[in-house]
Amino acid sequence: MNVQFKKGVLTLCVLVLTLQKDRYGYELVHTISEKFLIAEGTIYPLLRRLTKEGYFTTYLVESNEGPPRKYYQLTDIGQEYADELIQEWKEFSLGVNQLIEEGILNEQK
Amino acid sequence: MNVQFKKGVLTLCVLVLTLQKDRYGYELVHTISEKFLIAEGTIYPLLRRLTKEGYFTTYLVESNEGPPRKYYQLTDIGQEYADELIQEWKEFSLGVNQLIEEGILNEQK
DNA sequence: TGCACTATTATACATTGCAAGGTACTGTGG
DNA sequence: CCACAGTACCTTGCAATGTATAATAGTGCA
Repeated sequence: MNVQFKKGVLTLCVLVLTLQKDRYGYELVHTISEKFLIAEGTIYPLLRRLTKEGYFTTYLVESNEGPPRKYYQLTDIGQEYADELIQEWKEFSLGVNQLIEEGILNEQK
Repeated sequence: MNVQFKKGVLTLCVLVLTLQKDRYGYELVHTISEKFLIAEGTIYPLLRRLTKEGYFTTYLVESNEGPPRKYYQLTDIGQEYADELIQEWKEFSLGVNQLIEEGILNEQK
């Protein structure tokens, strides 16, 4: 999958998934990778950045399947940011789809 | 509009628009900007890169509204690349939209 | 003990959109 | 005649972010 498509959209995906419930990094990697492949080296720096910017708080929970999991919980401004990104994504993807439809419909043979 | 969303998608947009007919840079900037704002400093280097990679051939046409226009015409491999990117975009945006729908539907209040 | 799986962290790199700056042509109004 | 707006192109350096790669470490099983 085109690497560049993912730029910026990953932030959206992470925020959207944490709307449902608190998540830990490894879980996010695998859930998102069901839709399109992402690397661990992508998620962890992103989570740290979003936490630093105040969109997440974190807490550790012991796991019996490995080292303790760091859970990420959305803050209020994290929720606002999620809503904002969702709205922007919808407008953006609509615009792109319109261009594609117009492009294909009027395509010269 | 979120800058990061555009990464890679601009290439798609430029290719899609040239499926219809040959275009020149200034025209592409304004046509795409109807959907979401882009800068001239983005388009010209992009066109140059795509041309260098063999997706476009170019020719100049005199204009009575200013300097000559450099038109970009898709090559065969340019068309193939366009089809490929369109397909990838569709799968990608579908995946993102599914995550968003699931995220919002199951959102905790 | 060794291995597979889970889980986190850090560093260096490549790609690409943008701001800011520049050149140059045409037509219009003062 | 000259200033200006609009058209049209180009270049440079910067910022953002996904990735590869690697290191670290806990658990449970053969």
